[in-house]
Amino acid sequence: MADLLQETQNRIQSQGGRMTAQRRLILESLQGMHSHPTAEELHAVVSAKDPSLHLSTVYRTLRWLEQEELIKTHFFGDERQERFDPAHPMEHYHFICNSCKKILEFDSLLVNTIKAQFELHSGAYVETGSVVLHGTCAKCREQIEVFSEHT
Amino acid sequence: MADLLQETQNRIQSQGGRMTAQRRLILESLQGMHSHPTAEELHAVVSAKDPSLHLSTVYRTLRWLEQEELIKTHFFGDERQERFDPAHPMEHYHFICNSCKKILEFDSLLVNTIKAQFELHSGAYVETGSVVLHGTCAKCREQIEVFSEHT
DNA sequence: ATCGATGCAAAACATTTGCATATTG
DNA sequence: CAATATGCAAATGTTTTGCATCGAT
Repeated sequence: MADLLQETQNRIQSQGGRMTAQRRLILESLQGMHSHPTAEELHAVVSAKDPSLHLSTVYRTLRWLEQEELIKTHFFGDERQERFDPAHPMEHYHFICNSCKKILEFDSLLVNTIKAQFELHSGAYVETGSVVLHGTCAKCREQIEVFSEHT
Repeated sequence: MADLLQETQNRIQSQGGRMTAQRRLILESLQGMHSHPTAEELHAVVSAKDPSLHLSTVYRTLRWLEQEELIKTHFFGDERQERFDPAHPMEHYHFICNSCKKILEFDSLLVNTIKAQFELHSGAYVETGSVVLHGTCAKCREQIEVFSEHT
């Protein structure tokens, strides 16, 4: 998505909706975060600029975006909070650091092979695939190393 | 797991716990389902045999099994209910039919390659990986075909 | 002025927990 | 009998919804 705000403008207009200050703020914040926030995390950010903006408005806006396929939602690992992912045009996959909880995105052509192989031996048709890796990110590995050296 | 019930017996004994009728029923049912039930689905099954067995007991038993690593839990797709998976010794992956909601398990050596590639270019250490494919299973594809022929 | 969006409070839903009671070893 | 597990009800945490009001077009 080149510009989530612009694209949203268009869609809202084309279906007789309204661009409000709240929606604008939510969209700008979401785009500015470059991450996969929960509704509450996003709400915390917008609250800083507009303390009266209600959590339920954040949810309603996110659900609208989801249904427009402008964002995607995930449950990662065993977290029970939904995370919202500004939808890139391409399918992509995720790595989550068990230590700092950071979420990294990556791509892999091999997932297509996995899909094809599964289709072949099961007779199913595969539309989408998600891959979530868990482990320790490079930064956290360093810190753990440094920590071990000093003990 | 050769026999979940047997293994559970052993662990309970070794830590001074008690094998109750409720636990036995929950374990037998879980094993008999060959699927990935939610707590409520499992409760519905055990309720048929013991209507007084409470949902909270099902949860408590499942959590205990999880913490003993005898089962695994997942959130699949955008479902907000946790699903419980009698843990096979090996990591394995899932396909979910969008039409009939059936969950199929599969394995793929390629996931190891994906892990290795990600480790290489990110510097992270990858412990576990999950893959969830979504699409239409063979049976549902047939039915859709038949349906189209007749219209 | 109209009708869609918001804030708020309440409902809904999944899961957990405190506690008195029942059951196991 | 002692300690653990259970049933129940109440609490918790997340997301949704009804409704009166506000605000964009």
